[in-house]
Amino acid sequence: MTQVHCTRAQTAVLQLLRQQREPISAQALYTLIKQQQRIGLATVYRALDALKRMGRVQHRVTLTGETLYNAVEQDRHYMTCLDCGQSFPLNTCPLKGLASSLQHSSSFTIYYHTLEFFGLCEPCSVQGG
Amino acid sequence: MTQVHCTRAQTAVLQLLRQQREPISAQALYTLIKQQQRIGLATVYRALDALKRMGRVQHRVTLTGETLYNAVEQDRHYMTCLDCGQSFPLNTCPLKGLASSLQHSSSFTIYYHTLEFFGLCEPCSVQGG
DNA sequence: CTTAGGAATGATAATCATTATCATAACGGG
DNA sequence: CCCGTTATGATAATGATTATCATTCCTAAG
Repeated sequence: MTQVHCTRAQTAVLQLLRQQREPISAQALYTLIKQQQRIGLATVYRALDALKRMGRVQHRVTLTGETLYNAVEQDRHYMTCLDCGQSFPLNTCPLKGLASSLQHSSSFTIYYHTLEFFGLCEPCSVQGG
Repeated sequence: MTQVHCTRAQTAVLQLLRQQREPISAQALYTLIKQQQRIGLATVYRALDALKRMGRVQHRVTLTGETLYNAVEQDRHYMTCLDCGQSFPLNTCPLKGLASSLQHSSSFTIYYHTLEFFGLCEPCSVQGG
């Protein structure tokens, strides 16, 4: 039940994720991996889910409802405009350091977190969103 | 185009959201409102989207893919177990105060944010997730 | 080396929350 | 009161994700 080693699919997924500069969707990942090896879309989803549970991959859901994944090493967060839908990356995580103190205050083991700001980007704000 | 006053549906949605202690899904909201007035599911979604764009309502997406909404007055955040899927509310927002400083450092107008920690709750952690 | 049991995989059908569509109803100004 | 616009309800369509199931791959025992 509990998995010790990564499966072939998980290895491929994790390796590709680490090469990405930005979070990527399961479908896009599927397209990329297919260029290298035979793989099914369901397997990509399964691998992502497993890696997520291991704490190696983190996820966030966009306004359009697709889930994006990235390796935990790249802890990325965004500001997303509710009008145009664009996401702008933060250059640093405002929670740096805070998560560890939270860790101590509860029995919960934290693997990763998602943080996203929503509002209006300047152009949309000017137009009058 | 830009909306000044709330529509009937938006008013009903916002009022009900303010009565909830926890974030609620669009469908559940729909069920609640239907008890009071004739309304369509699509209208609920439209109202939620509009309120979100106005910064009056905030949202988060659960692990199962449904979107939960709450009034911005109740700024709620959670720790979610990747194994059993349960969410545990934080009693305070670790970002309190930080968001405003971020506000100043960019031209982005922040309405709200989502913050969620993922990992393992104690029971799942013990079993060996 | 061969084989049996369990896990992983691929293809595809099914699910389900959300959106798009479209005809109708409500609204606001002239 | 009438016209153009916006909101609404009902329902069909969409699309990402999940379930299903037969097959393939591994691993470890014999």
